[in-house]
Amino acid sequence: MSQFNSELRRLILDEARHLMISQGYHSLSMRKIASKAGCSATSIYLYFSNKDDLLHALIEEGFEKLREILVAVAASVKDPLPRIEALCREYVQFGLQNPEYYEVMFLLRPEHMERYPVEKFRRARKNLELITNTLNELQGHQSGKNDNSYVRAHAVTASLHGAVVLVNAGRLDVRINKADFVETVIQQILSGLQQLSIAEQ
Amino acid sequence: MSQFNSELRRLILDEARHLMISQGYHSLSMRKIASKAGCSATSIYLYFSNKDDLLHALIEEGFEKLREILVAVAASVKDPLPRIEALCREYVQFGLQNPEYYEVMFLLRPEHMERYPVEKFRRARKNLELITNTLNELQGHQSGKNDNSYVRAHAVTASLHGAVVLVNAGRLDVRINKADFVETVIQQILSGLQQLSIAEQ
DNA sequence: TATAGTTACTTAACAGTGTTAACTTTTTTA
DNA sequence: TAAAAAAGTTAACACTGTTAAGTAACTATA
Repeated sequence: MSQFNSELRRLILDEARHLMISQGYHSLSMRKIASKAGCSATSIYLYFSNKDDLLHALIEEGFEKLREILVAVAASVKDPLPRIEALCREYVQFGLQNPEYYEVMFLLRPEHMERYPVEKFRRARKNLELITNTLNELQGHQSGKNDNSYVRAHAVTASLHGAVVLVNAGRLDVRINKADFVETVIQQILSGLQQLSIAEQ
Repeated sequence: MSQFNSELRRLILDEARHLMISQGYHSLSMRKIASKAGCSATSIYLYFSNKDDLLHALIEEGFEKLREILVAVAASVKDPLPRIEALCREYVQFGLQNPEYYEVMFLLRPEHMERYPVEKFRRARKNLELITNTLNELQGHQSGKNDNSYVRAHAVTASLHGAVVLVNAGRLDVRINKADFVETVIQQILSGLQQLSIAEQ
């Protein structure tokens, strides 16, 4: 295989991202990417072992992008509950503003994931830590019982994820305002957490 | 086109469902279905205008199946809050026990949906009414403000949907017990709603 | 009963997909 | 300058959804 850092490799990745964003993940093909990048379809295989490998590179990009946003927000809000609220809002916003990125990042099924090294998932998981840490702050970080804050963080992101997916898939009733819907989901999450933090005190 | 009720049509649908459940939606092809049904691939086009049309038939089946379950549960639990809890639990259970069905029902993207008549979506939406009605009971069904119970019902299903999707896509951290996770999501939803019902009284 | 017409179904083909093997061109090294 | 390595190509395979054209079988009419 060619050297990892190559001009063509970068070009292929750029064109793949561009095509994915503009035309959608489903109409992304090796030959289209190659055509845009000005090389033959098989040349892509010099830099990516297969199509999934190329997609995984885009997935990592997406998680990196999301992480940058969330880290910045987490740093800018001090109090735990408003911080969670801000994190939720930014998460959903990212999902709605980057639907194609989001789809590749989260909707890819296990059959596409088999060749995806488990180690790479860690980066994806790191985003959750921001929420987990804030949840720990919220419930007074008594060690020992903190295990379930990780589960709860997953539950929070699951709700956010569901909201993003339903809206992006166009499955939300047309009569419902998207912003209202997102707001309701976030408030529902927050009121659940608030009750938790009260109970813990 | 052939008459709507045909033996072969039913056979095609049966084999398509069986293949989808056993092999997964992604490896579902017209030729495979035809082979199982004992006809040529093009014969399918005598009964379904295209692959999407065939999938939509399965989608409707799925929503019918889910609806039957939810209606039965809604009828068996009287008090509104426990009823919502039961509905949530059954919804998630359906999603986890029928992952392939669930994927076809909810994860199909708009490009596959363009040819899907809007009228058919009503059946899908009817499932929400069960939750909407219970939410109205919960907040004392004063008319006028009831509009947002529909949005809230959507928010509830969004959370449930997110939980199902994350688990089915294998994106849940392996260290997290699936049952614990589902329980946490449901409790989070319920505590949010409970606070609501208290505030309304 | 023979013929025409309709219905049900098939084969061949098109344009597209991811991917591999074999071949050629370009670049680097000795 | 010749040999070795790297980079990129073309041709092909097996698959995909879908269409057009052709065939077989059943049905109704003369």
